[in-house]
Formats: sequence, structure tokens, C-alpha cells
Amino acid sequence: MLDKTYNPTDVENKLYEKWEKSGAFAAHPESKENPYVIMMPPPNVTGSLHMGHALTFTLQDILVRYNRMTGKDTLWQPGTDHAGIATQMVVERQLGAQNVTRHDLGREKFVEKVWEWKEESGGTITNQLRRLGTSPDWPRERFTMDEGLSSAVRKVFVTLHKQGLIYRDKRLVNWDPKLLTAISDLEVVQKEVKGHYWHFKYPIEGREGEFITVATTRPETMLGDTAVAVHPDDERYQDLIGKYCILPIVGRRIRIVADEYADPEKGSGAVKITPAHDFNDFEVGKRHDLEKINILDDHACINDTAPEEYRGLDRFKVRDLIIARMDEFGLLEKIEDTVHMVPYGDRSNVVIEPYLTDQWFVNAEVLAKPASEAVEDGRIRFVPKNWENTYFEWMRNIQPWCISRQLWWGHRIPAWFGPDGTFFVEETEEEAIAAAKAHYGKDVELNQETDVLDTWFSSALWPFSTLGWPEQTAELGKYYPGDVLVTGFDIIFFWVARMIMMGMHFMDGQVPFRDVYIHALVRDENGQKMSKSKGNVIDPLDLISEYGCDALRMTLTALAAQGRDIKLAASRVEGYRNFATKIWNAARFCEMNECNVIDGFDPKSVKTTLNRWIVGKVAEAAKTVSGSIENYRFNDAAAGAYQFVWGTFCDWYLELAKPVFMGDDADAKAETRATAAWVFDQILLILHPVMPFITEELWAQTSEKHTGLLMAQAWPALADDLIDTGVEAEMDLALRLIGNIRGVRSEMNVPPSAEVPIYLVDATDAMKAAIAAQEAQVKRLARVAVIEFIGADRVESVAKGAIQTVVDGVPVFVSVADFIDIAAEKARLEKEIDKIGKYIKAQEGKLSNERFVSRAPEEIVAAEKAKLADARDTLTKLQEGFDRIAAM
RNA sequence: GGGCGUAUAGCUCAGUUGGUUAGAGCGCUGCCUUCACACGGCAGAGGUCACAAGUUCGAAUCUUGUUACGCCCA
Repeated sequence: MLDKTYNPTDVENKLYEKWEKSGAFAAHPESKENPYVIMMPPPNVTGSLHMGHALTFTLQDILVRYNRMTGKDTLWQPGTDHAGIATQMVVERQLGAQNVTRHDLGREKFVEKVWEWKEESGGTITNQLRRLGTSPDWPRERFTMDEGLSSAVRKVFVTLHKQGLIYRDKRLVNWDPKLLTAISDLEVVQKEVKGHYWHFKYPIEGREGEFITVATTRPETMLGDTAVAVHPDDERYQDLIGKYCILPIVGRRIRIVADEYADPEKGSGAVKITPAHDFNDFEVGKRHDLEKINILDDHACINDTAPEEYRGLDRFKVRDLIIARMDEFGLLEKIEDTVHMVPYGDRSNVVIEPYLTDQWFVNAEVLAKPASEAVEDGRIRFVPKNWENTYFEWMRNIQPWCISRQLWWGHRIPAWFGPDGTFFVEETEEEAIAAAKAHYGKDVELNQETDVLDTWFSSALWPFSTLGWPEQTAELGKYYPGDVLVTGFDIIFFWVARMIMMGMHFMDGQVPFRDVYIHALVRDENGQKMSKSKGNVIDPLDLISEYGCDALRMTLTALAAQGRDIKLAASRVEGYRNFATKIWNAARFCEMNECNVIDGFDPKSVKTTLNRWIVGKVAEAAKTVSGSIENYRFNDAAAGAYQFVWGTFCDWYLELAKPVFMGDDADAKAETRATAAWVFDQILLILHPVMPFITEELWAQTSEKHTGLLMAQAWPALADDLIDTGVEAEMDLALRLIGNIRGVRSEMNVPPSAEVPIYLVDATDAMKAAIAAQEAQVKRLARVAVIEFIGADRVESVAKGAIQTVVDGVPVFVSVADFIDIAAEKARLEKEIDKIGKYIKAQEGKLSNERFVSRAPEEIVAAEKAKLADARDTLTKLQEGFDRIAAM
């Protein structure tokens, strides 16, 4: 006997272990089945499971479990990425607690420490994924720093370099002065900050007492100014173009240039130019061949190019000193308040400096072209489609990708420098030595580049590096390209675009996946993004502990409608926990009524209307769910399954089956038991992708005939011929009749204990047959004593003490003599008459419109006419009932 | 400034090519401790589908504009 409620915590761990041990998650490269492949977006190795993970991995698991059940050879490739900056920070923080810096240890020892940390703590997220019930092929788990993946990285780097698509250049990059590394544009967050415009007067050379005024939000950069720019058409400055001014404090003679970058509308119309510390100024500098003076060191302190008094001081300290000194010189014209954008590092949260350094770049423009085309011509499909625009937008304006990072944790760039700075890019040191020897004609000392690669460089290779590339493995042949990439929109630039670029470049133009399903962001119930600082983070593991994993999964699935963010409230999870209990109790009911699974049960062969009906409904439900999953309409899949299980199977089928179980028609009883057991099995199958634990547990507990795991069973293949429209009509009629009687009883406050007789007037033969077939069920569910079919001649005799309702045009008298409340009944009928009257009016209007009749399709017109006739019929009957009551 | 998106019941949201008397869950009201389930059952209230104009026989659905809000990029 099953327990009274489902207890998720008891079963989840046990079942997960069983699944994992069984090997049911594994892909089978040797099999002949068609593959279904999802590359799991590798979570950050330092990460722990948050709601976004819970959503994305639930959806992926649904796709994977569903496709596995349909018989495909399914590979869900798991793994983590090494998260260069984040991981290095974690380990540095640990060392910091013991007052040790990474420099104390040295590079080699430090990297060893990171590996130690990874071995101990790196499994957190993958263990949490197990709690979510995910079913990836764990033995294939990969890490971006694995030897295999690292050799793929080296190969890609060297190849791209030899193709001229990776190059070394001195350019402005976003420099993080806290983490002491370059970061990519995407890792910079622009924040709106209240600041000031300081207006400085620069004296004009050779014109005593004349000045040109420039405004700046970053006064300290004036130490690196090498020009002042004005707009070429700006009449105020025509005579100054080509002249020089003297940079105060520094004393440098700098040119006044004409450049369209200067905006005459802004400030004074003149702008100071600091090519080494501003991206726009850098471009201006290139146009006018200006000197680039770098005034900062790695820590964003002022370096030795500046006057002595500022050297070694922090940039913001120097800002204050410069302002004070300018004021002292009488060169500070005014200070304006302003709001402007300031770049911050998304990891370090310090102000990022544009900084002139030697870095490695990928020429992304070349790689972006085929990657764009693949989406344009439909080889890759974004779902929902509108995300294509986001993708194109970025691809069209793509910038060189700075891939070098001044970190110790990551893939060290395979470039070796000779004594004169010439470098040799090779996959191994031996090859580099050989290349150097060929170049210099002798052995020289080589030093490997100290920089490592951006983490995204290695994750861009994920769709093929995990399959063994550059080796031509069986896996690579079978599982590339994958079927779908499932991820959030925030990662389209970081990762999706780069995987497409790298995949196509290294896999003979073959795309890495066919679909990109972009899901929503999970927000809190007020629509706020969850963040630690706001304190509105909901931990998925807490929800799992409280409500069970299946409840959480079902909630996320039901809310995962395309194109809309998910606002998550715990009350929703509670609701789906209740759903799990409902399923559990339905199983219990089946068990108590000896609904045993029958070998070789054929749903097509069932005889009773009730059983034929539910069999058809199962076929419909299975189709709804599979169709929805295949179209990434997860909310429809969840709603369809929920509606069927609760609204159809529990609310109707099981209730209607009760009189059969308690009756004495042995054949009907046996058939209904067998059918109920079969339907319940189908429910377990249909729900399994979304709610794997409870379904697997019930599979184990409900029948000894259930051998093997539910997760390894085949998805229901139910033909449409199980749907019998005649039976459906018959059942619908019975359900409508029950509904109407219940409505009457409820409005008249007839107590449930009172069983009442009902009379149907002039019912058609078909109707009589249908209701006779469902007699016991109608009696039970509507608490009816007897059902009698009468002719119109007997209406007067039954009408007294009865309430009338109309079902399909047939008057139904419900004898509620003792409970009748004439006023209430009049009100009830009036309301119904009013409602249907309004409808009739609207229909008449529609049908008397000649243009509707002549232009609308014939079948629509016919349908509308039929609806009007039905409504008129019902109105007449209700009116008769009302008149009768009024006469009492 | 450019782009994308959203406005439907008290709340959170469905509503796929225009043809419904606009749905669900939660919440709310009334009744019911009926032999699976009170994490339950039955019944019910609640919406001029943001606003305005247009296309159409017909608009929550298509077009344009207005308003409000959100996100991304500059």
C-alpha cells in the first residue's frame, strides 16, 4: 500500500543514484539510432546552482529525457569551465586569509593550488545538478582545462595565428587595475554616475592672456593630453586651428587640431585629446598622428611620464590635486554637474581604464561572416526568432576580440619570445625551439608568453573539443553538429556567437547546432532581477527541499512561455507540489481498486464508453505534450499534462469509474481496472520528462510487471484512431448533464445527502442511449435518485416542485421539492435568460448583416446559424420554466 | 540616440497563421470532514483584452499613432 502522501526527499537521492549507476544516461556512439545531442552550457566551476541554472537545466533535461524515450541515441554532454578570473580570485582570497599572495607562491605553485581547489570544491555545481534530477552522460564530463580540451585550444590558436586571424597588437584595451588584466568589452558594465565637467583654460602659445577652454570629466588624464580638438566648421576657433597651446602643469606644447569628433554643442566646443586613455581620443590621435602618452601604471597610479609630484599616486587622488592646482593657477573656469557613463569591471567592480598594452586579438570580423550567414539562411534557427536580431546586430558591428588575459589560471598562450622580441607561435615548446633555430640560425633562449587566454576562447570550442577534436573520433562524427543549444539571451554574444564562429571555421563550415532556444530570465515575484545585494535570491535547493524537485521543475516548465521573463513565486511551487500529491493519490486509488497492469493490454479493444473515452483522451494528451516539447513550447506541455491528469483523469475518469468498481458488472469492472492501470502508466510516461522522480517512484511501486526503469521506457506511441468522436460526444453530454444538475443543486442549496429524481423531456433516441449508458455515473456524480425519460404530455405533472434546466435543447427537470426557493429560482432563470438573450441578439445582428453572410466562409456561417438555433431553443425552454415558476 | 519587448480577471500569466458566449493557476465567496487526496471535492463571483484611429463581413489577435513600463546596444 502506498503512503498517504508523496515524500520527495526520501526518494530523490535513492532514485538518482539508481539512474546514474544503471548507465541509463549514457550515449551510445556505436548504436545505429539517430542521435539527439545537447551540449550543456558549462557552468562556471566556482559556481553554485541558482534559479537560472535550475531553469535552463530543467528545460534541457526535459528535451533529453523526452528524446531518449522516443528512441534516439541521446548525448547530453556535461562539464564545467575554468572561469579564469573568478577562479583565480577565489583561490587568491583563500590565500589572502593566510596572508599569502600568489606572488609569494610563484606561478607554478599557485596554479597547483588552483588545481587542488578544483579537485576539492569544483564538484559543487555538478552535485547540485544531480539534485535537480538532470540526466547528462556524466562519465563524459569535461573541464575546459582538461588535457584534451587544452590541446584543442593550442591547435586552434596556432591555426588561427598561421591564418593571420590571431595577431598581437598594441591597442587600447579595457584594463582592470584591481585584477591587473585586460578584459573584453562584454565584461565591462557601463554605469550611470553623477560627476562633474571641469572646465579648464589652456593658454594659447604666443598670445598672452588668451585661452582655449576644454571640459572634462576626468581631469587627471590631462597629464597625457597631446592635442586639443575643435570642430572644423566651428567659427569660434577658425584662427586657432594649427596653433599650439601650452598644457598647464606639464608645460607641454600641444597642437590645436580640427576634427569632427569635437561637438560644437557640447561644453565650449573644444575637447582635450588623450590618445592613450580614451577610445575616441585614440581614433582622433590616429587621424592626426598624435603622440600617445601613457600616464598610468598597471595599478592605475600615475607613472614617471608625469611631473614628479604626482608619480605613484592613485588616479583619483591625482584628480583632486590637478583640480586644486588648476584652480590655484586661475585656470579652472567653472565646474558643472553632470551625469555620465563610467565603465566598471563586472568582476572587480572598479573603474576600468582604457590602457595601452600589447595584447592578442582575434580578427572576429572574418569569422563572423559565415556565422552570420548560417543564421540568415536558416541553417541555424533561433527560437524565438526575434533573438536573431540581437545576434545580427552584434555580428555586424563586431570588434576585434581581445583574448589575452594577464592571469595565471587559464590556457597559457602558446607563443615563445626570442631575445629580440620575435615570437614563435607553435603547439609545443619543441616546435617553437625548432622554429626559433630556423629563424636565428642557432639555439637561443626562449620565454613563453606569460598571458593566458580568455575563458570564452576555450568554451567557444566546446561543441567539438568535448568530442575529442582534433582527433577524428566516432563521437565527433556522430554527435557534431548538435540538435539544440539551450541558453539565456545574456550569453548570445559571449558564447553562442563565438561557438558558431569557431565551430564553422574548424568543422568545415558545419554549424555547431541547428536550433538555439533562448529562454527567459528568472526574476522574483515582483519582476526584479534576483541579486545578492537586493536579498531577493531564491535558492532552488531550498525549494527542492521544501516542495520536492518535481514541483520545482514543473513550476519552471509551466512558467517557461516563450518571449517572457519568469516571475517566480513560491506559491506556484506549492501548487505543483499539490499536483504531485494528487498524482500520488490517484495511484493510491488505483491500487486500492485493484487496477493492475495487464500484459498485452490493447487500448483499441476496450468496449465501454467510459474506457473508450479516456483512451482517446490519453492519445490527445500524449500528442499535445510531445508536440509542445518538440516546438519548445514548454508551458503548453506542462499545462497539457496538468490539465489531463487533474482535470480529466482525476476529476472525471476516476470519479466515473467509482460506480463501476462498486457495481457488479464483472466484465465492465475488469475492463475498467485494466484501462485505469494502463492510463496511469501512460501518465507516468508523459509526465516523466518534467517530473522524473515521482513518476519513476510510482513506476516502481505500482506494479511488479514494471521491470526496468521508467526513464528507459518508450514514449507512448498512440495512434489517432484511439480517439472515437462518437464516444466523445456521448461523454460530453453526460458531463454537461452532471454539470447542469450540480449547478441547480448548488444554487438551490440542496444538501449533498439528498438524492433527487430527474426527468428529461422528449430526449432523442441517441441522447437516451447515451445517458442510459452512463446512468450509474450520472446518478453518483449528480446525486440523482432516478432518471426518467418522459414525453411532453407529462411535463405538467413533474414540473411542480422541480427546477428546470436545459441540456442540448432538452428540458431537464430536477425535483428538489423540499428545497425549492421560488425567489432564488426566478432570479437564477432570469439571469440565464438574460445571458442567452444577449447572445441571441449578437448572433442575430451578425447573421442579418448581409455582408457577413455573403463574404464569410460557408462553414463559418453555417456554424453561427446552428449556434443561434441552439440558443433560441434553449431560450424557449428556459422561458417556459420561468413562466411556470412565476405562475406558482 | 538606435534596437527589442510588454500592457488581457485582485495577483502571475496562456491565448501559434484574425471566426470563443476571452481561458488557467493562485487568491476570493458559498457549500461539503462523501470509503484516493482538505496539499481535497462541488459550485460561483470577477475582464468595455492600456488608449485612439484604421483595415475587415468579423480584431485580444493585423496596421498606424499615443501613453506607461522593461531590457539590450551606443
